[in-house]
Amino acid sequence: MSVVTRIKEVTAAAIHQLYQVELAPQEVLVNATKPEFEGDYTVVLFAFVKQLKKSPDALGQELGQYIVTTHPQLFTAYNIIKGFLNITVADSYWLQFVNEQYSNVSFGHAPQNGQKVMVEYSSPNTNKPLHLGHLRNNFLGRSIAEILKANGNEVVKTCIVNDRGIHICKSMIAWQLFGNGATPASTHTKGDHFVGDYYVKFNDEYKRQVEELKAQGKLDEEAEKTAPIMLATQQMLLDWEAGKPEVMELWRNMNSWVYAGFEATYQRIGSDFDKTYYESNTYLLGKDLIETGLSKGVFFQKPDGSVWIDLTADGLDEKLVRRKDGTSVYITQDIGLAEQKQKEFNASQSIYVVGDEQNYHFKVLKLICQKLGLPSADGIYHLSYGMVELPTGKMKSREGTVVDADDLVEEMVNIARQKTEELGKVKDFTTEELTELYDTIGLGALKFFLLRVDPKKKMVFNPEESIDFHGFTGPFIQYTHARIKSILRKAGGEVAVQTPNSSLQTTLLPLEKELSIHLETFPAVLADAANEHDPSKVAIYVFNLAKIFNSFYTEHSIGNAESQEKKELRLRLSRLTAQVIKNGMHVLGIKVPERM
RNA sequence: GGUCCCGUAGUUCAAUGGAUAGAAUAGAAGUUUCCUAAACUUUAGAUACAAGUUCGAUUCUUGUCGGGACUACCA
Repeated sequence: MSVVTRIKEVTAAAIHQLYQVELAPQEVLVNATKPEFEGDYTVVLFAFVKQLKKSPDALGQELGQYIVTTHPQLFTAYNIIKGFLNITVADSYWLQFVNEQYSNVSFGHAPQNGQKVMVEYSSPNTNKPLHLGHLRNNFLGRSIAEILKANGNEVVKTCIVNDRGIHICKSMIAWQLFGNGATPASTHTKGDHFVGDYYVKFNDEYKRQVEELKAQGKLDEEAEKTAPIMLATQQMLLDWEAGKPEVMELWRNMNSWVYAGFEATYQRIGSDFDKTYYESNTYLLGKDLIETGLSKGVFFQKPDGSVWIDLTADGLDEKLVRRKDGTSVYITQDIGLAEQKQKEFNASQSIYVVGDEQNYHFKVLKLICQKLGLPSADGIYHLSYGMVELPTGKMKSREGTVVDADDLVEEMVNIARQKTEELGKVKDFTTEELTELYDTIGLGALKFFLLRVDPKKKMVFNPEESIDFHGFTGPFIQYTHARIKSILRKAGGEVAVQTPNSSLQTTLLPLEKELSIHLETFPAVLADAANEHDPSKVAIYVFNLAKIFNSFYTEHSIGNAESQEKKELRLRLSRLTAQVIKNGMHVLGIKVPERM
């Protein structure tokens, strides 16, 4: 149990004992004490002042007295400043903590809790290569899955591939028109880029045809609807739905190219899935639920035959769930897929990592599922993340400002190589080791950059100023890890444990203590990140840890400490710091090198 | 028009209603006979505006200004 939890409990108990007022420990506000004051943790008293009819000072005195006298081994001193009760935690507590955990490789991880959670992320379209926005999605999804695992959940990672529909047919038509039988292999192009290029070709040709028709005197709308290439595409969609063999074959072919391309990218960035769904298999799901909903009175039918749900009582609008021609709309298959996932995996929570432009869609989805009484309904959680924008605004394919995922990864790895070569610290590495190191650093920089920001908020990426390797970055943290590992190697590998753990008794110097305090909060940070679905909490935490360690390292000699006892303490602190950095970075999907 | 989100140092990001709003980077000034200087130390710099609630507001409420998303019988 963390010391913060202890303080909350003891405070609640004290208030109960002293004033006969029941208070949940969670209601006690405990902060880290500001550096300029004496103490380690601070209880904010204002919240209780009114209820207990005491002055903050008097209340603080009585609580402080009670806390210190009832737990003399844990809390050694207190002081009150302006309604804040500052408490000093005994050095022995931190020493014991370090001794207990320094060799625990899974420090921070919670035991299995029996809960199963699904995380759906990535969810690409097969007509476009992945871009910067997809990277944020993939890193977030992957990281949330790892954070949930670390908190004891069983996690099923899923991906839904948008592999059918009019947009796919556009690429197919363009390939028929302009491809001349070309393939990714014949053109030495990565499959997803290859197909994406034909999607672009379609749009160019479509635009050209529309202009041509307009020049012939047709109105805008008519020109857009009657452009031959568009008519051909619509026909192809009908053929696809009818299962016309040559269309299906072309579709399978082009999709297989895209999948090969995606797979290469996923391998590179470390995305993987336990189960992949394809819309070509799921787009008819949910139709039966419309009938169910109608008979339950959840849905209603309009005179033209279309089916709707009235969500005005929930502050939303009426929403169509089935067209008048009897075909389903997008949300119908989402409802059906939610039901199918439930049957297949029976998870208690289902997290959808999807951009915030679909906030409304997921609000509606959850409401409909709830009204239908689907068992999966309450577990639906939309992990909504903001767009990645450029300094000039949104990425626009029309203006060629889309930042391609593959290009960006390569660029980051190249920068990593360049900087590493400049520093010249790893000249004895083999070629394989160097390649691995450049990947580790380049991808580490990129992932950290995208994960260090609160997912809910949109963020800005400036391609001009490439991602930094100094300061609040992945490489800074990786460097700190490598540095610690170097110290530990020089100190003789494993930390000597000649003396029994309990005999490590010394007074902690300020930075030793600060490091210990910070390390001790790691499990709480992981739990918080899971509850909030927010990897940035871990990123910020690990960065601060690395920063504290670097100050500690500069201030104190580790291998040549002033006493054997100090040496052992610092080696253990170092080892635990390296482990926490490694575990923290791991849940962000970032590797840490032994040397760099 | 309606619904929702966002405005914090030059820039990119923090801050469960709590102490003097933290970092990073860019700027200025330093640190390497000694464990990795991708580091460390010092310095300067911000809550869009106006009311309100509160002992206390970046945080909650309202309004103004500015930016964005959604609002398809598209997927």
